[in-house]
Amino acid sequence: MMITIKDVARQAGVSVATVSRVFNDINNVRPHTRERVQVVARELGYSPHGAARSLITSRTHTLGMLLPDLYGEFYSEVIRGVDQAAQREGFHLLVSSARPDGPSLEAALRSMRGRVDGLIVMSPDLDAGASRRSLPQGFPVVMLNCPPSDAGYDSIGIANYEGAIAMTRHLAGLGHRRIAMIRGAEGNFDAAERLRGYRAVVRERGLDASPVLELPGDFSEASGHAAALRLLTILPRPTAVFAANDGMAVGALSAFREAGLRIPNDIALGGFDDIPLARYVEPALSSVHVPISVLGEHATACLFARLRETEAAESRREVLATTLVVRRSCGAQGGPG
Amino acid sequence: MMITIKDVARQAGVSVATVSRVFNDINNVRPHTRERVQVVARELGYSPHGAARSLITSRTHTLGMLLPDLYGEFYSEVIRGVDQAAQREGFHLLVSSARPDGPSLEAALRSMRGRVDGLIVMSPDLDAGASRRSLPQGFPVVMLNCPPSDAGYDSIGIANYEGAIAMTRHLAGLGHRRIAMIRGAEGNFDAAERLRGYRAVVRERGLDASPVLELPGDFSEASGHAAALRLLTILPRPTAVFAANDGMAVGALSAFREAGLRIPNDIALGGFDDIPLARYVEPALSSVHVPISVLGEHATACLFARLRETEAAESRREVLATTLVVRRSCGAQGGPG
DNA sequence: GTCGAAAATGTAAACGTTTACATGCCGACG
DNA sequence: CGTCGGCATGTAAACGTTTACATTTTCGAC
Repeated sequence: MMITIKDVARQAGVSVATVSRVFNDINNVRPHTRERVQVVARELGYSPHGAARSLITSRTHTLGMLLPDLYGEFYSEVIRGVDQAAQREGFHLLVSSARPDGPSLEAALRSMRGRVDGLIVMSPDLDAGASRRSLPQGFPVVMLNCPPSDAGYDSIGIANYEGAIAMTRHLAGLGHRRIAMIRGAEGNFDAAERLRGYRAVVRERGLDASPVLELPGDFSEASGHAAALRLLTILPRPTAVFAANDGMAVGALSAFREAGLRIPNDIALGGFDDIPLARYVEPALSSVHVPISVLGEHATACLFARLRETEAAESRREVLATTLVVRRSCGAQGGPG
Repeated sequence: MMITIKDVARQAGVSVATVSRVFNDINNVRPHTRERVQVVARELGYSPHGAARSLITSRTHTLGMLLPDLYGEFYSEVIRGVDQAAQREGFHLLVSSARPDGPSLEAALRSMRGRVDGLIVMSPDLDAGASRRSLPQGFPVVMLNCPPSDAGYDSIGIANYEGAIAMTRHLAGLGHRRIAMIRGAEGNFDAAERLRGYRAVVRERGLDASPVLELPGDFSEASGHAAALRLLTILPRPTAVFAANDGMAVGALSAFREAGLRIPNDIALGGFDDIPLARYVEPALSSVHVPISVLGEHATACLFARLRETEAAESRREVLATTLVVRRSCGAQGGPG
């Protein structure tokens, strides 16, 4: 039922090798022959079988992406960046969202063997052992926003710690002495780093420090909303809040608004990631800008570099700088929100 | 360098067939043997080669997605819906964003042959001929938001026409007699349908009708911004604007704000798609809700249904209903924005 | 017209699986 | 004790390509 190279060869009265040569247009093939093959191929609607091709060449022209989730702007931006870079090299993207709970992750990893030339893994909670066991030795992998403890693989991340420091210092600089933090997901590397940055500034500037000021969250909008409600019961009430990502900041924002608080007058707010949405909420959200799609692009570039290497080199780690973006929600500029 | 089934077989002292049987755990293999194979496989870090496997079985467990773009919330939501449904069946997603300009599209299509079991194509400007020629006869394809003229393939879309009618009628019902429309991309099917709905209501209600009220756009935020500026020069100035998608509506919103206009008091605004962002802009954007991720899920379900069929059935078309979502930007409720 | 090099084309092995079929083994039954 | 059946395992052919190597063709120079 499916047209193969043999059908084309027979119909065109040539050998399969010649057809193959036409399609990979390397080598010498007489214009006359080439044209006849092309005509027949078009007539028959032939296109080469990817799996067969990559079986023999052991190149798939495909990059695998392993994500914990597909929800939210962060991931879609990363994907866009990766795709953009991959496209330039004529590569496809095989996307797999595997919740990081054991078996499904391993399964996803295995099922990608032989389907991709390299892998971009984004699993902040992934422990190194699990992934390394599932992957053939020396398989090109780039870890994205993963704990750097996953040594042996290239990794790329963002300056979480520095970004959190910048935001917290900024809030402190506006006179806030009692700054709450809505934490990211438990066991998440980025979350831990951002918390570390917050704490560093609290110590450095001698701000109010207390476990109750560090509210649990899981990066979801809903958890931001819940944390905000809980935060309002703290006495004395914090005058500023730093949410570990924009999603939670947006959730907190709506909670505060529902509670009748004005932002930034009654309470100042800062987020992290600078997702596109941040510019549009009311008041516009101050955040720590992360070049998300650039992150994806660099990861891809790193992977391609690795692919081109013949022998295993040292593993590399790249950290992308973050920048503080001050908007109205933190009260640094302009009047009432 | 790469561990194959033969290595495992040799090491375990069995034949490749037995190893294969263990991994596909069909058939009978003695527990003792099975265990030995599994131990050896784990030790060696073996995982089956996807390409080889799908070459012989002619099943890839992968769905292809062909998108014109990866930018914006619409596409990422669709992908999420598709992935969710695919995941349930243990399928992967091969994503390819091909600008719909001829060769790259064909190339993307061809390069997916033998890599995917079915295809979800989202290329609103795609003319049927081009795609059909590039695909093997009878290949399972679902067209997503494509012109229904692409007959022969299953297709799924949304009620663009009806949604546009609902929005335009709503604006007219609020007393607006002079409603401008920011059109979607030239040659785009959804754009054409939405325009058709707008025009139908203009005629039906005897509203101001004029070519200058139909401003060009291309679905991008920037084009919405530009259209809004141009719109402000029209005399008499329209009292309401219907943008063919939310992205352009958001662009128009910021243009109006920069021009010092209050929304909805000075000018009412409605969008289309109801992207997540719509709820968060200020004032919140009235829109026509499209169940975007559901669209992706249904497309996937349709594709799976097709995959399970042994013989070619009639092509199906499904149209998802849209619903009007009234928020503050159109001035129907609440006071000044 | 012959020769030889270079160019064009053909032949067949390989890639790593799955699977139909063959084989070997063991116990039960006559 | 021979035979049969069923189960566990092995053998080898296929899947659709690419590519090293062998073979044929072309063509210019003599």
